Amino acid sequence: MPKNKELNEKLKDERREQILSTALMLFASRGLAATRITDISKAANISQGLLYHYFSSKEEIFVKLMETAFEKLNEACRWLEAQPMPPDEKIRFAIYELLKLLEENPNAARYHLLIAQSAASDSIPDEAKDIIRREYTYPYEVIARIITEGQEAGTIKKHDANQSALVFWSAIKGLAIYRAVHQDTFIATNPEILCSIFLEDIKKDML
Amino acid sequence: MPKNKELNEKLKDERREQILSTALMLFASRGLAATRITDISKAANISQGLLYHYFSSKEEIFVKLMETAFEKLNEACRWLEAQPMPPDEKIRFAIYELLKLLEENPNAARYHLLIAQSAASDSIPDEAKDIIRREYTYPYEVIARIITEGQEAGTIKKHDANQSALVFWSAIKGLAIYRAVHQDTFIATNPEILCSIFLEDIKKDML
DNA sequence: GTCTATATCCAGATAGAC
DNA sequence: GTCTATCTGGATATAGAC
Repeated sequence: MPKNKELNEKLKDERREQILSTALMLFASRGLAATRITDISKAANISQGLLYHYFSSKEEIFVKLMETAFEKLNEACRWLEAQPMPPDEKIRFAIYELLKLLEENPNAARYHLLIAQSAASDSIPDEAKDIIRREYTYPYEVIARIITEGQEAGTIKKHDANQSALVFWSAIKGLAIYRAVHQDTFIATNPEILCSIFLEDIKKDML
Repeated sequence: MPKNKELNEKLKDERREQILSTALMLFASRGLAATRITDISKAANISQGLLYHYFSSKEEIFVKLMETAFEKLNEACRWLEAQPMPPDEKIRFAIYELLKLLEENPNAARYHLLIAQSAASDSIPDEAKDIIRREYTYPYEVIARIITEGQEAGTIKKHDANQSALVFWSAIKGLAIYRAVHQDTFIATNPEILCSIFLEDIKKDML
């Protein structure tokens, strides 16, 4: 019966998602190498053997998570760039949304941490390295382009656009890491602090 | 002969330093768990067995490096706070010096990366966790104090001081990580981009 | 002090029963 | 699909020769 098969497929997908989410938490807090396959299976309440019915190795889980991390991030960047907003509003909007996401969604911070860890690490699967090579620079490029536009319009401060984009993502990633680490004692950050790096302050009293 | 003994001690110390520096490079690029003891001994051109004459475990090496990382960072913060400068100059000075250090000294970036990795990781030795608990917040406190002083003097922007300190170190750490990862293609960052987060721009034309 | 060889342990992955 | 038991490999740490 195809009905039953479909249901089974869906259950399998759900189980996969559950494993992935568990693994994300563990990879973010311990790293790939220090996370044992038994840690994942225990945290997901399944036996070690069963895990291999869903994924063929620890590395496969890791690579899948990396793919998802970049899909989400780069899709958001693509979306941002396509919005019909003036460039300075795009920057402000991006900062507000990114900070809100970090505060509200622990997994979002974990994805950033995963990317940061992996980008900094030689000891990840080759496939993950390829993904980083392909996908890593896109967010930097998008922000640099928006900044350049804004500079032409006179609404964004005239620092070098590539350097500004680097500072943009360094600050966001730095905050994401802080947030992932200090889940409990995390202080929400006023987005305007970050905005003031990039935006000309037309209204001084907004601060 | 005490002369010979002294010389031997010095040679031993040098060898220890060499091992530590090698391990720092490897830990920064692969993480603690993924760095094998043989990787360290190979990179330091000694046998695996010999390494155990200098350190009793991989963890001991790691903890020693963590201690050094915080000693350097916190000593610099203590020094900065004690300088007879107005607070806004302290912030500008700190940003210039930190960025210069990151550009010129790969090990400095690696120490930051080590701290960031470790703070984010559950899978480090308990002793290292203790060090982090004791030492981690000090740099944030110093910067927050300086910012508060500057706000009273009217030379530093009036965002929440703790949040500003968090952004300060997030940006620095984010850049340090980027620098440690992209040794080759690293773009030097104009310190004024970061200064503009904190300092009231009295002279608009300085930018 | 330095090396090579070895003991021990533990994690990843597989096999086979239910 | 799910579990338990087992195989295998590799990494840490030690022992012992030089």
